[in-house]
Amino acid sequence: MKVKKLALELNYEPNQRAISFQQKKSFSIGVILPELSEAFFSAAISGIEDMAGKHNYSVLLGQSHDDEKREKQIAENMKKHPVDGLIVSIAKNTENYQHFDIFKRLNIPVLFFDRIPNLEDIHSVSCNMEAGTVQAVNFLLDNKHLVIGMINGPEKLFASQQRREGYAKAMIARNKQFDQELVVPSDLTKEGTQLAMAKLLALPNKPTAVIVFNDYVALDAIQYARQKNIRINEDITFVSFANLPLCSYMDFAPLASIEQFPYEQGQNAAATIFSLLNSSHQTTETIVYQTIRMETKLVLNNKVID
Amino acid sequence: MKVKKLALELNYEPNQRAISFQQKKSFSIGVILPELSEAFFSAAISGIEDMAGKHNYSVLLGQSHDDEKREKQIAENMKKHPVDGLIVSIAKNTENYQHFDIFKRLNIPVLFFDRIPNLEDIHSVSCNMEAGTVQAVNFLLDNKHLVIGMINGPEKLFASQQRREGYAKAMIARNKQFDQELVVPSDLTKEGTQLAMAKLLALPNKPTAVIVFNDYVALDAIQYARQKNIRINEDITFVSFANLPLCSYMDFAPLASIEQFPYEQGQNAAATIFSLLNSSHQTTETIVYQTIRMETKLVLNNKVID
DNA sequence: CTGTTAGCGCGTTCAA
DNA sequence: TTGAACGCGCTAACAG
Repeated sequence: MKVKKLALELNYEPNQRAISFQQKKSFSIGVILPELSEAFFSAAISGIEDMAGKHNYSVLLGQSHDDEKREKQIAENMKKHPVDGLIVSIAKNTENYQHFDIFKRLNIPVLFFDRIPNLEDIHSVSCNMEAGTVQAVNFLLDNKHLVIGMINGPEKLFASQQRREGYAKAMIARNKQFDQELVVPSDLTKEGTQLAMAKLLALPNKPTAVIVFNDYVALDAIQYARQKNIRINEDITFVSFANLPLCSYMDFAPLASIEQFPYEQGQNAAATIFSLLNSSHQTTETIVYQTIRMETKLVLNNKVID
Repeated sequence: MKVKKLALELNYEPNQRAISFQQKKSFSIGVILPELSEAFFSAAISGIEDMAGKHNYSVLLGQSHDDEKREKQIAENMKKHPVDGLIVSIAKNTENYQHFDIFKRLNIPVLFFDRIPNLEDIHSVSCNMEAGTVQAVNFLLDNKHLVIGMINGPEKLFASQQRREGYAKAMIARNKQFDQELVVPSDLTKEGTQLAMAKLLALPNKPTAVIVFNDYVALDAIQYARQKNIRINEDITFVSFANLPLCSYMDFAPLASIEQFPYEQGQNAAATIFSLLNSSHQTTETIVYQTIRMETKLVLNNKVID
C-alpha cells in the first residue's frame, strides 16, 4: 500500500512496451479487410473495434484493396508487429492461404470473416448466404414471380457458390425448375454487371425479378435497366444483399435486401477471437475450429418518399 | 556473412516485440475517428493506411462514435500501447483537449485532421472550408441565384464557423448583402435538418438555393423539400460538401458538391506525421507547428441517368 | 573489425 | 511478508 501511494504520487505508469515484451502479448488484434470504404466493411470494423475496446484491446488495421500481394504484405506486417489474433476478410482473388499458415505455427489464432475460404480447418464467422438466398427466392415466389434471374459474383467465390446453391435448392423445394441460364456472373465492376444484366434481358424467358449479388451491383444493374426504359420493381423487381443505408434516399433501389448485420457480425468475430485467445492459454491438445454462421434477414427497403 | 547465412538457415526472425521495447518505438500510428461508417472517414483512413504501409508502419484504429468520453478512453489506450504518432479527428462535442496533452509530454506528435480544434499550437491537416464555401457561393451567384440559404452545422464547430465566414465574405466580395437569417444551424440529425429547412422555407425572402453542411445533411434536406412538393434543383438548388460516391445513383441529389478529397487528405496527414517523427529525432529546440490547408474543388454531380 | 556485455522495464522466482 | 536477482531478445557501447 505504501508502494501504491508512492506510485500515485509520482504518477508512475507501467511501461506497456515492457509488459508486452515480457508477457509476449501485444494486446492488439489485427484486422485485414479488402476495402474500408465499402459500407459493409466499415460497419464490420466498427463492430470489431467496439468489441475490442470492451476487452481493452486495440485494433491494428490493414487494407488489401482486393490485392493478394498487398494482403500478403499486410499479413507479414501483422506477424512482425505482432498481433495476438487476426481477423481476415480475404481479397476477392486470393486463392492461396499459405501466408496465414505462419500464424498457426506461432499459435496466433486466425479467424476468417465474411469472405471465407472454403476450407474445414479454419475459424470463421460469416453469414449463411445459402439460407439468405432461399429467403430471397421464397419472397419472390410468394410475390408471384415465376422467372427469377440472378446476377451472381465471380464463380470461384464461396459466397457466389452459396448463393447459387441457395437459389437452386429453394426452387427445387418449391417444385420449380432450376434454369442454369438464369444465373449469370458479374465481376462486380459496373461493366461486368451491365453485361450480366444485358444477358438476362436477352433471354427468351426474360426474368420478372432479379436477385443481385450485393447492393452496389444492384445499383449498377438498376441503372442499366432504367436506361433500357424498364420500370424498376414494376417490370422487373430487384432483391439484393447488404442493405446499404443510403438506399432509403434513392428512388430506384432494390425492393428488398438480405440484411447481413455487418456490425453484429464484426462484434461476433471479435468476441470469438477473444474467446480463442483465452482458451489457447489452457493446454487443450485438440483445436476446435469455430465455424459460426449468422442468419440473414430479408428486409423491405422502406422508401421515405413514395 | 557467416552469421547471415546461419540466420537464414535457421530462418531466424527478429523479435519485433523486443525491438520495440529496446528502441522505444512501436512502428504504429494511432488514428482516432468519430465514425468509420461515414464515407468521408472511411476514405480518409484508407489514405492513411496506404501511406502508413509505404513507411512500414501499422495503423491502430479507434472510433469515438462522437462521444468525448470514449475519445478520452481511446486516447488513453493509444498512450498505453503506445503509438509513435497520433492522428485525431475530434468528436463533435469535444471541447476539452487535455486528454491529448500527455502525448506532448511523451514527445509523441499529435496531428489533428479535418475536425480540428481552433487552436494555434497544434499540427493539423484540413480543408480550407472558408475558401470552399466561397466557391459554392460564387457558383450560385454565377447561376443567377440572388437569395442563398445555408444549413450549417453546430455553431461551435470550427468547420461551421469557417462556412459561415466564407459565406459572408463571398457575398461581400460580390457586393451583395449578407443576411444573418439565411444561415440556420442543424445538429446534423434528420430532425434538426428538417427543422432548419423548415425555417428557411418560412422566410419572407425564401432562398432559391441552399448550401448544406454535408451530403448526409443535404439528403435529409432534399427529402424534406420533396415532401413539401418543391422541385429539387429547379425551385431550389442544393450545393453541398463531401461528394458521396453514391450520389451519382440518386435522382435527387445536390447539384454540386465541394469535394474535400478525403483519401488525399488522409495520405497527407499520414505523410505529415511521418515527417514529424523523423524531425523529432533531431535536437530541434523549437517545435514548428504544421498547419496544412488543402484546397477544395467544386464538382458537378454528374448524373448517370437524366 | 570482431566479439562481448550492459541494460532497456517488467514479472516471476527464489531466498531471506 | 518482503526484497533482491534473473531473464525475456535486442541493440549500442565498448573492449580486445
